[in-house]
Amino acid sequence: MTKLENFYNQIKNSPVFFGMSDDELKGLLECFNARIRKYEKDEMIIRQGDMISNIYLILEGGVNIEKDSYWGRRIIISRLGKNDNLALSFVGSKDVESSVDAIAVEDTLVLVLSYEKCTSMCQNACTRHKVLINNLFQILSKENIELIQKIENVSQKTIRDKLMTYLSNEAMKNHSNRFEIQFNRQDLADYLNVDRSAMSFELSKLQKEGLISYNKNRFELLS
Amino acid sequence: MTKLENFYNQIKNSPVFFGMSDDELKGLLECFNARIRKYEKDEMIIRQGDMISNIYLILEGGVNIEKDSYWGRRIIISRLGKNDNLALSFVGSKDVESSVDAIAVEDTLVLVLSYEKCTSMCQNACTRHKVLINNLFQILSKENIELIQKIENVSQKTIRDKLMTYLSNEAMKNHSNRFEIQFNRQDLADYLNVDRSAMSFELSKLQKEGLISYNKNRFELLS
DNA sequence: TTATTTTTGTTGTATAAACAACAGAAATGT
DNA sequence: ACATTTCTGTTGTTTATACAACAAAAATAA
Repeated sequence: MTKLENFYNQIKNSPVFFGMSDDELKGLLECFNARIRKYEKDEMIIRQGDMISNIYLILEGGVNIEKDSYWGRRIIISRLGKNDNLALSFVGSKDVESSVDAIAVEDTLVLVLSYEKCTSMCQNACTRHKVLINNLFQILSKENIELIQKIENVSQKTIRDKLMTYLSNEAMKNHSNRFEIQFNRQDLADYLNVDRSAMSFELSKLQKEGLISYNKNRFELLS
Repeated sequence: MTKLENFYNQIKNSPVFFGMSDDELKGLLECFNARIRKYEKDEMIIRQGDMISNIYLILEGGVNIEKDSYWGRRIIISRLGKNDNLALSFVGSKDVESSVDAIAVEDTLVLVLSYEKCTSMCQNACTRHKVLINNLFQILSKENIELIQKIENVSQKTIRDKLMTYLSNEAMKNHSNRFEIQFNRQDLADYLNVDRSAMSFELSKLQKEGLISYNKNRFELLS
């Protein structure tokens, strides 16, 4: 069931609505005309050029943020999952259209809020809006830091260095040397901005040299 | 003179304080313990690992946001100038230390505000704080979008494509095919993540082929 | 189960970029 | 004005990666 009520607890505990009372949250969901949308695998949620006036919160599933480069090269900016927001920066920047695509990589449920509608109505006056904007500020901060980390990943010189930087960062995020990655090989290559086959080869080499071990999407860093 | 009063108009019109009344701004500057700091060329304003509890606003000069990669490679994340903010995302993310350096590339004046001090005092209650956080949200949005653009720049396959993508984006920002870039050649190479000499060679080639023309830091895109 | 499609790994070859070393130009200091 | 330092452009060589083509494995469908 994709009813709002079924996800109420998850929504209440998501970063966007963190710190709100039940009353505030309920009022806000109503005021923002909250509804749940379902996207199938490979469906486009946002496309390059769209004007974004909604806040999107992923309730279930996974989403790739991608960009098609001038000559058809696919760049994966990031992979988002449960409790992440989509395209928040394009909500914050008035009159800027999305420069990226958001694509469901599996069946995905998204909570959609009409941000503009509400803010124009309440003129930023209500207390719940104050809490919300505070949360949005913090969420964007985190996104920012993760984009910087992505830049670090892809800015390494060799495929080997990109892989090791990426895997180290993932290990850090998971507080463990054993972790699962979300990307398949092609997506990881598009994220690290390298050729898939060359990357596969380098992964094997790293394993043979005893630096890492992996099986499918489970990786382990061996110091 | 580096007195606050001398920069009052510039501060008032900066994105951070946009939309505030004189009274609000004056109160806020006091409450946030605003002061101006001067940094010499090549001086570090922020270093990797610092905890950031201040809002920094560049009044004059230029700043590189950099990161030293694992084996001493320099990565330039972005170049900031007048009216830009430093390290805002690390203010928004509690308990996260800076993952980047901020380095003055020329003599630079920075307005410094003790963000934490004030927010803990006023408990987000004052109206000026509400306006501020709204502005910060928008500023971070823009930063986010620019980071995505940087990712696009460095994610091109060849040096030539990186250069053309970068130059096109600069032309777009300047609303003109003739524009000046802020980077010198070494900095541009570190920004695009390529070897300087190879990049210089490619620039010459582009000029010989009639795609661009340049003289020092002035570029022109010839369609 | 078997057949089909998708994903992942392997290899050889062509190509682009890093690197090193240097020369000339421009900027800076004295 | 001169000396010195910094910046930019040029070239040859080495090295890493993209690309293509294919094989093996895994996942999915029939």
